[in-house]
Amino acid sequence: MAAREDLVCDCEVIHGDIVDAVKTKMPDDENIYDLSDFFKVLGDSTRMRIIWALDESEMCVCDIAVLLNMTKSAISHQLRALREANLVKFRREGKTVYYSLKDDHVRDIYEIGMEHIKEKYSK
Amino acid sequence: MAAREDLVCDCEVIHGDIVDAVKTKMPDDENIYDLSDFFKVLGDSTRMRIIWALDESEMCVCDIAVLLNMTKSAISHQLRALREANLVKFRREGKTVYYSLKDDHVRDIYEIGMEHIKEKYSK
DNA sequence: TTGACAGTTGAGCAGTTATTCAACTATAAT
DNA sequence: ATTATAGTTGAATAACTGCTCAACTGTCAA
Repeated sequence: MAAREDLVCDCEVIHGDIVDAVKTKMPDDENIYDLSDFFKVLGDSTRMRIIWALDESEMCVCDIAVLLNMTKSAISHQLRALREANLVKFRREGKTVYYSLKDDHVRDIYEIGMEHIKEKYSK
Repeated sequence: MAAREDLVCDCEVIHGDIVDAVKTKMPDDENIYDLSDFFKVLGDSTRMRIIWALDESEMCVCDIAVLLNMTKSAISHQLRALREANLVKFRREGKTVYYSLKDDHVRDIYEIGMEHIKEKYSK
């Protein structure tokens, strides 16, 4: 529990009952961090383009680099982020490494995202 | 069409047929940017905590500041981002401004996000 | 073994972003 | 009018992040 002096907040609570009620229902910080980290991975246009590409077809690093006109290194760095977020899987075949989407969650999520964006414009 | 010299990519295409096929199906850059910008808004733990809070109850800026132990200013800045992304709405009542979630897309999205994260840990 | 190519990695740089700070507006009460 | 409180805003700073560059690993072929 934070002591009065540790408080950063620069104002008094207005609706104490609501704040208390919400406080008991808030998820752990760890869950919040994990969730926002997950969305952070989707919040970059390069990674989003890679995801769209892999949704169409399994591809190797060079092919993705050519498709997006970027260096292998840049793509590899972003694929690493996607790997660590559990969004893509890969298999090696000789010198070539093929990447593909891990599951359908991504598809589901960007479909909802698209819906949201379209609605935004229609208003 | 980019001239050969403008190419940034540092490698030769390996599977030309796949690259060509995927290229025709890729969405416009604008769509990609909008979508990744949308997820970028969710990709911050402070904004995510605000969203969780507002999912429980409509709240004013001061209450959110107290709940998260942050300044009104910091909260207000983040609420602006959420407003611009069309994720929250607000109403004024005297001196107080009450914020709430705009629609169910957010709820849907973080439910899928949560599902993804849980699955990640169970493996 | 040597060379070539696919891919990865770490350090560094440049651009971005979250928070702070101070000044501001808006509404209400005295 | 004056004062107080809720909230907003812009500039500045500190931390973060995406790309580049150069060096590296892994696999294959001669």
